[in-house]
Formats: sequence, structure tokens, C-alpha cells
Amino acid sequence: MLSKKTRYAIKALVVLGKIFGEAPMQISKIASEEHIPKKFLEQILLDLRNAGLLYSKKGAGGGYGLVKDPAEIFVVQVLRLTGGPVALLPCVSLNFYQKCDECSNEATCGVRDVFLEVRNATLKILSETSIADVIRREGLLIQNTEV
Amino acid sequence: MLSKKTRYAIKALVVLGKIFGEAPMQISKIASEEHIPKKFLEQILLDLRNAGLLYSKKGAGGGYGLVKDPAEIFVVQVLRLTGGPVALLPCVSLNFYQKCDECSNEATCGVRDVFLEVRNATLKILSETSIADVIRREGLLIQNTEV
DNA sequence: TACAAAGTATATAGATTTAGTAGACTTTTA
DNA sequence: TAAAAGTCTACTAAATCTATATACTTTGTA
Repeated sequence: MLSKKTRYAIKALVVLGKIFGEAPMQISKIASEEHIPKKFLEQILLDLRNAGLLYSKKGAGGGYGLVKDPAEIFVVQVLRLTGGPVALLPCVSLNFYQKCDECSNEATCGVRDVFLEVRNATLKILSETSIADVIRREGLLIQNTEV
Repeated sequence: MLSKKTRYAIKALVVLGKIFGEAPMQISKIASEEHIPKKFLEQILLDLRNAGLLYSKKGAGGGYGLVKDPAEIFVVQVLRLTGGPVALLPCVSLNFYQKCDECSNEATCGVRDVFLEVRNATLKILSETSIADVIRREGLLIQNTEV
């Protein structure tokens, strides 16, 4: 499962993606729109800013905005920045690799092999899906929901 | 990430799959072969037994064995029995569904849509892969490792 | 029949992680 | 100069996970 941190981060980027090019949006506005605890969101946005995904502006009229086009920010990046590993086993994780301490031979582990396949499938989707895609899908879903 | 419980469960089933049809194997043997804390493994095997995957035999010469052919036990079942959800978001989980409390409209949530796709891809692999497949893969990996 | 082997059951402890809160500080704009 | 808004660090509460402890039951065999 993704952590709340990761979920909130994606949600925030989607909101900011929708106003890309316009004036920055305040934390409190994002927080209230998306029902995210404000203080928690502060930390998350700060991380995303330090990672170079967002810019911030202090003072009255300040807020956060995307540095890059939402079409160039991929969901997989957000997972990694917020500490959510893509892999289901530490031994098949590219960015959070750790030896399974119970495993005697990683190279010949059948379990590992299966979860490597799972990771690759997941990675393919998440590294091909941008924030812009998420927004686009939302639009399609809304269309299909209207009668 | 999968919990240790889930990982240990899969490992144990693989070991038992290899001796399917033979006499049952003792917890302590499985534990030492797979480097799993014995008392922890006891609980896990008990769960798998109560779920109908394993039979047990008490007393001298006792132990655990698979009830069904390893080709009929799928990895996805093990995840579910041991509490490891397949989905990365609670709102796309079939067996551990929960509303995302920050989400205002599930039906039109683009994030959900993406992770639904991820879940489907993962589910496909894990529900098509049996314990027998895991054992088979291990064999192939060993072949490829030998020079 | 007694004893040892092996599973059963429940409780609990310790560690780790996650989620969220608090508070004081800095920068910017009107 | 006051209010708006982000920055930074620390802390706490709760949940979960991992593992251990203890006492008990069943079964095979010497």
C-alpha cells in the first residue's frame, strides 16, 4: 500500500497540474480542497520542492506551483520521492534495494523471480503515466459519469 | 511491500510443494532451511492450515503438508490469507477495500484509475502463478546459473 | 504405559513506521 | 508594519509488524 504521504503528494501535484502556468496556489487551499491535514501537507510540499518538482513563493499571494509541465512529471517519481517503493520485495527494488535476510540465494530464488515480473509490470505503468495523464483520465471518467 | 509473514508463507509453501505427496515436514525443519524464526512460522502455518491450504499431523513423525497439488495454489491466495493486499490503494482493493477518506469522488478519481490499472496487472500475474510455477522458475534459474 | 516429538493456542513485548501536531522563524506584499 | 504565506525542527500518538513466551494437546513408540 502507498503511504498517505505518497497519496497526498500525487493529489497535490494533480491539483497544481490543473493550474500550471497560472499563479501559485496556497497550501491551505490545496489542503482544504483535497481534505489533507495542512501541517502534514506542508512537509510533503517542501520535500517536493527540495526535489525540484515545485517552486514556492513566500508572503502574501505566495504558494506553490509546478516547475515543469505536468506531462513531464511521472507518477513513479512521486512514489520514489515520498519513499514509496514500487517493488513488493526489497530484493527486487531498484531504488530501495535490500537483501532479503532469510534468502540464501537471490540469483536462484523463484519467489524473487515472480515479484520481479510484478515490479516490471508496475514500473511500466507508473513510469509511463504522467500527472497530465492522471488529469486527462479524470476528465474521461467525469464524461462517462455524466448521463 | 509484502510483510515478512507473507514472504515466509510463500517460502514455506514452496518448500512443502517440493515434497508434495511425501511425508509431512516439521516446522523446525522448514524454519531452519528457510531461516525463518520457528515460533513465528508456527503461527503462519497454523493460519494456512485453518485456511485449508495445509494439513497437519501432531506427534512424532508429524508435521505439515500441502492439501492440494502445488499447481492449484496461487500466489495471490497466499497474499490474501496473510493479509497482504495486492492493491496499492485501499480504494482499488478487491479484498481489503476501504474508501480513501481524503477522496471526494471515487468514481471520477484519476489517481484511483491509474492504480486500478496497476492492480489489474499485478493481479493477473499473481493469480496465474502457482506454487508449482515458483518451483519451476527456481529450476530454470538454477540451470542458467550453472556454467 | 510413559515419555518424547510435534503441533495448538493465546498473550505479550519490543521495534519500527506512519500520521499528524506544535511552535517558532523567515520572507514578501500591501 | 502587519498580515499572509512558506520554512524548519522537534515531538508525540497510534498502529502495525515481528518475534518470543508459556502452557497445553495429540500421537507414536520404546
